[in-house]
Amino acid sequence: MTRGHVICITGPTAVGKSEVADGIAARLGTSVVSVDSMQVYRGMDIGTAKMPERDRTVPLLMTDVCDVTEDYSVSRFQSEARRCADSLLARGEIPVLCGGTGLYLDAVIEDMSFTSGRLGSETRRKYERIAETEGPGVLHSLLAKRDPSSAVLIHPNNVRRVIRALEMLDEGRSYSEQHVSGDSRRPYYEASIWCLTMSRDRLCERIDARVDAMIDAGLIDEVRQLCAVGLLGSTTAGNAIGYKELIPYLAGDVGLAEAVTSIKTNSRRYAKRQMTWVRRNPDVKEIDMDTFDTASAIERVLEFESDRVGEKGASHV
RNA sequence: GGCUGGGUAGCUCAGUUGGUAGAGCAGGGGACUGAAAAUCCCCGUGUCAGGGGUUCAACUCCCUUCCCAGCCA
Repeated sequence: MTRGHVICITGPTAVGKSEVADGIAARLGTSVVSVDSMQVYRGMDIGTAKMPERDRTVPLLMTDVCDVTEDYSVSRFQSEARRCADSLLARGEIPVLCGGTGLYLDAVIEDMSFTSGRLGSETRRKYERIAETEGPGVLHSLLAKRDPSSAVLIHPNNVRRVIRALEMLDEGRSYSEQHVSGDSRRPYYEASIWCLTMSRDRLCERIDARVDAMIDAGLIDEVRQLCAVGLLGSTTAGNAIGYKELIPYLAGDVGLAEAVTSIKTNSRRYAKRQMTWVRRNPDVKEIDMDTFDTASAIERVLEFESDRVGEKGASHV
């Protein structure tokens, strides 16, 4: 029993998701829900390739919902994005989810539940200190003692995840119980997942060109302004590609050419990880953007969806 | 033209007294339920610039050709 049908557009950065999603939503008379861990931050526009308002033909939800000084989370995204999707569904519209943050998409469309997070940052800092002073191995063996089945799933060097597993344990949950691999996915919405793909070479060219375009469009100023209102490299927002490289540039620690090069490199690697994430889901339908353009990709999706959704307000629940 | 260094993985470079080579970066693959644009794991054969010589054996020694820096004319 799911709560309705949603269309998802995902794929690596710079493949052209936003235009396709906007086009589909326009034809269906609905809105786009951004599924992006960095577009949620207010003021992070150029660097996150947030579709500018003047280019949108439909509303883009789940952007600008958080300040850069605050740390967002998957769990918060899950509830807020579902609220957006549900209100569209309640109006008889088909939500079009669009974005490249794999975990965020899964959190919305699959039946996942997160712990309360009530412990706060003090517990986390306590574990971080153990890792720093006594080493990652000590922290991992602490987990192994308390929750062996989770410990075997996590590499000792992956401090961040070891800490998370310990936090979950403190809230009475085991990482290993939540850890559902591959095929045992349980849907929350009935989702058609479309992944836009492209040859690696062409994608890299597009990434490079887009980074240059971002710089031309004023990314440096954008970062400077955000720093003025409290953006720090240590925050989640400050770890976004395009920002984490420019913050040290603005501080005078690295040259511009070097910063720009590493934005490109980090973007390429990010694209690679995004593709790895998508590959493990056997339910995704691919659209090869080497052979499809934006318009034909939109048609392809609409054609496929036509038997379950009608265009322009003729949609049913 | 002469002298001195260099030419080794896509890039920057290691390479011990001769036993056919290994690091970083880049790149590739993968994992991943409250930081996910994060975090973590795995993956290194390449005419050792070309040719010749010495040697059982040459990236290593000798000769030679080409190329690149720097210095002197």
